Amino acid sequence: MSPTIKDVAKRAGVSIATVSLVIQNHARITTATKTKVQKAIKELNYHPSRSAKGLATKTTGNIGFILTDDHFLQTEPFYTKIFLGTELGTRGTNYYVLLATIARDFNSKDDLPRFILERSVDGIIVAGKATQDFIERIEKLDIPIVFIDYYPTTGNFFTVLIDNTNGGYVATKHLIDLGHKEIGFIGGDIPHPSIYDRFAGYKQALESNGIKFNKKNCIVDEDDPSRPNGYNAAKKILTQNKKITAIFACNDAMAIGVMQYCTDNGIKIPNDISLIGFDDVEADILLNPPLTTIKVPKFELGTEAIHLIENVIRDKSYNNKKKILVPIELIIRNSTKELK
Amino acid sequence: MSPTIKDVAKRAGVSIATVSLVIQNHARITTATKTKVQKAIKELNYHPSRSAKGLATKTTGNIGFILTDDHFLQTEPFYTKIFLGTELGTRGTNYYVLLATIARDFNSKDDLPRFILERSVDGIIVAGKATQDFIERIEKLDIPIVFIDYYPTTGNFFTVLIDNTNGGYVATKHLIDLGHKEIGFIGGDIPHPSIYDRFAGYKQALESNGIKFNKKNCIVDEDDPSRPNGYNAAKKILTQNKKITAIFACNDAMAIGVMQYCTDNGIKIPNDISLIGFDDVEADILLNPPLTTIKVPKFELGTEAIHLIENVIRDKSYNNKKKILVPIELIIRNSTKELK
DNA sequence: CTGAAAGCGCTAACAT
DNA sequence: ATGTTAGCGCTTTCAG
Repeated sequence: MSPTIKDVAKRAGVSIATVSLVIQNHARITTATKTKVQKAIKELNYHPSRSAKGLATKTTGNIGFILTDDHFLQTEPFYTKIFLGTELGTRGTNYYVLLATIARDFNSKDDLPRFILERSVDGIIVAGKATQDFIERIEKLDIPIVFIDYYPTTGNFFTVLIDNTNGGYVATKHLIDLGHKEIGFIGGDIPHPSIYDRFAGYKQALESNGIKFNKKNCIVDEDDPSRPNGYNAAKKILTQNKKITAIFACNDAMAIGVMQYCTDNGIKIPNDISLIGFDDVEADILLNPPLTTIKVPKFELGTEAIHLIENVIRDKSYNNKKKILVPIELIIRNSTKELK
Repeated sequence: MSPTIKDVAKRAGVSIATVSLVIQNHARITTATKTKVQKAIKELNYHPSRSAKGLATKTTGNIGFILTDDHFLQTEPFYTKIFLGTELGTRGTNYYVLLATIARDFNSKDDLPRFILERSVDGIIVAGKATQDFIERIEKLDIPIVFIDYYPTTGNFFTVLIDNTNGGYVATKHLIDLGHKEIGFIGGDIPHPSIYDRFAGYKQALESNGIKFNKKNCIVDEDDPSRPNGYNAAKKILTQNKKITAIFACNDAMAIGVMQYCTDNGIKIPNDISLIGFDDVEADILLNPPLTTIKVPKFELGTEAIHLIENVIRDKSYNNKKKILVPIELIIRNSTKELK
């Protein structure tokens, strides 16, 4: 058995209350007794039990991380990287993060993740899109919540977001700077705020550079920003407007699909078509050619979410920075090229 | 405040002990009182508190998953996939898994992960290589331990392992079946049991097919099975024996390095050299050409580890299957080709 | 500044 | 078959 607070109290010749106080670094403790107790702690190699502390303080030291099933399993490890980022974020804190998945179509018949029901988390991070039903259920739970890369359309939540609008702008601007004018946009799940904002950035860049927005250059009816949908979208867009010389795909998965379509059809990237993606997924660098893209710092999204939720847990009325915008970065590789 | 066991006891008109018993589905409870209590539970939407249960039973419902820093951060998401596999494995159980990383060179000055010190896990899974120092420290902890993809050289531990020897055999046999005779092997961190076994499989396949093992066809002095080391090894091996027509790289990371070396030097895969890797990493399919490899079911390694540790936690004297061998599978893509 | 003691919500003997 | 009760290891008033 590992030593308990009693053991160190006995050894230090004080009461357990005192021990508890020095552990919490409480003010009114003489340096003398403090050192005495700390000595005993060290000698016994004592570490307080989390369960006991938890029961006494109604606090668990855990943060729940919730992901929908499809995001958990998707090929590009986007959200799982964000999850790993939270691990990074907890270093130096006293938190651990518990991972749970919910159904993509979570509804009123579904149970909430067990860690919520059993009160084994002090806060919840929701990464990516979740159903309205789910959000409403956790909302009334009186537990801190932080969203990552998604925000419910109604309400004022704590969120950490990618700077998508700017990203869309920068991506498109890069293409424009290369001399392109007929620039296609390929999007999937366009109602998703992240995709929507990237599209908005695309339009802004066009507009502020004197290029007229052309609906025929946009494929936005794919339901999901996935590789196969990128493939389909490429087919559509390149058939419907032969003059396109560059494509901005709303994410790398779709960009990879575009690339596959191009190789299948003898279209050379970047000679015939310049292609830029979004996300900066691992695979990009292995592609042929390596994909120019907008890098989103996935780890950072996770660490920021942890910092934010820590603040909210510490101070229930925290109201400082409800929205955190994580900056993006243009990564130029070989899939984009000056228009000759 | 969420309801406690007292609330449901009161509502059901029984004692809290009774409530506790029906929750645990204890035998000697009349169906009558059982339904009565269950009704109250439902009406109150009661869920037992994990902390309280934990304190009373010295049990936490958590399993610790430990990874070295370098494995956590490496480009190929191999071990992190195994971690995700554990999440899959916990579905339907009452466990959550806590992720923690330790230093690659963990030594006596380092602290154990906090979840061990604070006793907030019921068992520990160690994925990948860890220092002897670390292993010795956790060994004397009297807590169930399961290793994944690594086993300490001394001692009889619970482990879930890839069938590496067979994998090495199958990979090499594939090359032999294609008509190759001068088959190179490229390895890194050869003392690692997994790599060592793959190498052993390579030798076995050669031997049982009447091909003499040739030390000159093997590069096994790289310290790490990484992309850059694969690149270097390719350079060495292809310089030192010009007759090589096929290469078995001990993992996909090294195979990718080999591929990069080949493209840099005008060597065509699979026309000049057939190449097979090991692991079946996401990127393989995007490579040019797509990489033939040995698939290791990473999720399954995780789920198996959870099942195993569950058994050990449930029955401290569990002794049934100490080693679980997860089968591999040959995935033929386009980087290997019949020798003309 | 420190100690005594109640209590957090549950489990598990032990009684009944 | 069910109830009583003593903990589990810690925090936190409240006294001293």
